[in-house]
Amino acid sequence: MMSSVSRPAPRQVRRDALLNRLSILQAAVSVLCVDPDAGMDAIAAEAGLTRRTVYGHFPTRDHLIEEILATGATRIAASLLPLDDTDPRAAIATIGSRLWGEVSHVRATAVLAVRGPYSARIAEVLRPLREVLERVVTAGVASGSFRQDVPGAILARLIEGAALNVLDEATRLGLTSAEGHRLVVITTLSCAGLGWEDAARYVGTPPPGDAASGGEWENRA
Amino acid sequence: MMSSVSRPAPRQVRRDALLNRLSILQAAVSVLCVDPDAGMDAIAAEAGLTRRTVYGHFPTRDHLIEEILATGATRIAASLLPLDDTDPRAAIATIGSRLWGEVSHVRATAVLAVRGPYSARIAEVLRPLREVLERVVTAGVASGSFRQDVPGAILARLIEGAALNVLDEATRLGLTSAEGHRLVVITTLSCAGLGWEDAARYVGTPPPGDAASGGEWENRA
DNA sequence: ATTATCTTGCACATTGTTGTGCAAGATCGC
DNA sequence: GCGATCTTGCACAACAATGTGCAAGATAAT
Repeated sequence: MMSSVSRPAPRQVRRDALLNRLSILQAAVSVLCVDPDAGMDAIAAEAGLTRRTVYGHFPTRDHLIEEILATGATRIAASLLPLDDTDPRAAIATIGSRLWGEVSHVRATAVLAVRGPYSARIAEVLRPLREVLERVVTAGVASGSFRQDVPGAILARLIEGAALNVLDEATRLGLTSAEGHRLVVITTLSCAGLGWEDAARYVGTPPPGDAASGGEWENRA
Repeated sequence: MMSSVSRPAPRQVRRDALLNRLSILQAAVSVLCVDPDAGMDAIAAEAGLTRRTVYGHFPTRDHLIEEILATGATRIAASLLPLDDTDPRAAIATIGSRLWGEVSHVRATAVLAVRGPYSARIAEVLRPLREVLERVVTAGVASGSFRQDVPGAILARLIEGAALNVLDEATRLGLTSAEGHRLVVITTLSCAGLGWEDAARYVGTPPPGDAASGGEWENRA
């Protein structure tokens, strides 16, 4: 048939619409991180829009979440995957360090991971990452760098949990980039079995963009 | 007035009713640990009863959860509170060890703690515990036993998270008592900054009742 | 300026869950 | 066995959240 009636005037997508779409995604992330069961009302409000408008951009709540998950997993994977794992200890430090650069995405993905149907989906997408981690950790156990009292597979899960744990605490306290960076590296390596002073040696220079102040912990508690 | 009409025959509570009440609580724990949003349907089914019957024992879903929380917090507190904290390292080991003895209650409480309105309630009940932990950890930091790169208050939270993390993983894998015992002690102490070999020295004899086999990890993955 | 696109507000159907009322039946205590 | 207590099944109201339809208004593109 070819309905080639010469398209009247396809006209571009409006700029504010695209911007609102991003607002919604961003709002959804920050809201769902706090309460994974938050309704479309809350998300729309956070985005400064109407519930009806949100449904104009995403046909379903699940579609919205699916998109968050997809971009989150993509960014995390893209951030971690080129991994040079000569020294398992350095590798874990690198992973922790890079993870800290994606805190918001990591946290969103992690929080959603607890909920029912999403956990399976997330596990599926993040499996390659977990395999890399498990390989690195197992190598570390084999080479005697890490603790010997637990199989690599289990230790990998514990390290993963420790990292998420730190990320959670770090954002809760609003740590600076340098603080969070150091905390996640030392804690994951400690969990891997290193003494904290050994672990501290693997804290490289934190990524640029955040010139942390002098006193680190003085301003809190 | 004294309506002393000589109570006709108050007759005791029926035994099966009391038993069903316990069934419901137990079922609620195991169901809510998996899905904190599980409905009364699921709980009743797990208990082998009807939804209507559950409402005969608990006027409200929140009342049911409140009772789980209360007994959970009570048991945890009763298990941990008499704490002899001469050596912070030994104290953490003791806490981890005792915690492992209350896994099911700890996990139930922890999982519920993530959800909205309950988190505040739980934090309130468990605050004395957290204060003890924070005191012990701060002492450990001050005495140089623990890592020096983080204030005691934050380290306490990290250790708490590590413990819950291990408990989670341990029950997920169905570890034996001896395995879980050792795992939680070494992991928490590692998180506190000890090297794993130092931490392993604080694994006392596991509590009686479980004669673990010879090979510990061979039967899994 | 004109037009297509986007937003908004409201009304509405749908669904799932909570909690209640009541009558019939099962079960336990005595 | 008798009687009180407990359970069950069903029906029903209340409520909250999801998703849709439509018309009027705002806004960006050309």
